[in-house]
Amino acid sequence: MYALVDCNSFFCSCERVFRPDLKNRPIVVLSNNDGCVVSATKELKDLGIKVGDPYFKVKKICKAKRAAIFSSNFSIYGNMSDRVMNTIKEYSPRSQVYSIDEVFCDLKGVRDIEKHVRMIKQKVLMHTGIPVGIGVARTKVLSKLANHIAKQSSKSKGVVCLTNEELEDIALKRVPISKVWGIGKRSSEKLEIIGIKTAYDFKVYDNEALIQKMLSKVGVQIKHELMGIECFDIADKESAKKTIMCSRTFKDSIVNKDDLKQAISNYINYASLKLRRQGALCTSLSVFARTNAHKIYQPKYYMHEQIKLVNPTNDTRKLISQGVKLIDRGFKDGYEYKKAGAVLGNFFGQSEYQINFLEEQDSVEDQKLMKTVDAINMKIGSDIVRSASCGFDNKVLKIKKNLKSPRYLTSFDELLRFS
DNA sequence: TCTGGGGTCCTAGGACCC
DNA sequence: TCTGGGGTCCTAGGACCC
Repeated sequence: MYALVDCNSFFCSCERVFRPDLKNRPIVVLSNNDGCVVSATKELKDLGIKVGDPYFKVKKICKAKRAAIFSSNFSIYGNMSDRVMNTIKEYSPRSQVYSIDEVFCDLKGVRDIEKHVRMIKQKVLMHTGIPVGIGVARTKVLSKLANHIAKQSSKSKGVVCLTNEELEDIALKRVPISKVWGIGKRSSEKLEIIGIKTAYDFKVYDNEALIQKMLSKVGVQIKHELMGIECFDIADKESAKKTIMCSRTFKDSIVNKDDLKQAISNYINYASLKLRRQGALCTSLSVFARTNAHKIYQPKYYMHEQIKLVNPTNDTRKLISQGVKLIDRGFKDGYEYKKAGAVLGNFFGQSEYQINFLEEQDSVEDQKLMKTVDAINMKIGSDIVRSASCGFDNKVLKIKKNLKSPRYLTSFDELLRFS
């Protein structure tokens, strides 16, 4: 049996911990530049507010309900998340942190499961002030589904345990196919065409070959999990990130090249820092920048450059098999950074662009990590971070001309002339 | 007027090799 | 000039997640 423990409106709950006076007030937390809703309390969700909604569209409802509005503060949420996860790990050693506010627990050996998970819920609330919901079932997909029901049903008091197949089927019939973990918009549209409307319909559908064709291997695995056949195990070691990205949308459009350069340099620094913290190497680095994708009738610009730093799968696998120890020279002496500079040079139309890597702003610990990079053997396969991306999203430039149809620009300079 | 910032995995198709 | 069959690796793009 697995439990999925999930924090209720996590970011909002965190804000509430520090502002007990907001106990009975609705809360929304907004994304960078206060653009989108990233967390909302239940009473607001019940009024139709969804995570991801642009704030300007839901502002009226929020005001009408006297909601408290917060800009997001991810360092606080990260901290609170650690505290929640540590509390849970005390009572459930084999667990997998799935996201900032969710964790799967293996309940093998637990006798009275419902009592045990209610105790966990209680302890987390006591130690951290964060309310959680818990779903229990035979597989991870089923426990997600149980958790989904726990959120909706007030009768459950935050805990739903599907301890036998009869209970499972009752639950599966209540849940629309689009709410099943791993079945998104596209897949549920396809499944509805062949008559699958609920999770139960999917479970008992007998043409697996068709599912494989429509949704690939993953679709079949999800179906099996609904049938109670385990396909997704708990990976209890916390695996290294395979991609690392730092991207931002600017509050005001950037029209100055130097500002853009400065921003890129900062993002590369931040992404590099995350890479070193995890003690990993990367095989490629990419940079992208684009105009506001929401303005469909204005000229568009999208630039993307990528460089490869090393090719572990080709070159090094052979050498490793011969017992050679490899060190990523590029990462050590900054050589690859120069190559990254050349990429940016292409973007800016210069022969070379020097990136200033502000190593001194890193902590002593980070600097040490940098140095021990020599000691890190080249790893292969999933232990390698495939890319560190540093990028921007929308609103890179302000474009004043109104065009009737989109026009694609080919260079940054051309775009500047437009603005 | 105003629309986030991260991640994972799978597949098809092309390039290349013998 | 004509032509097969097997394989690997890489990339782009799609779909999904929180």
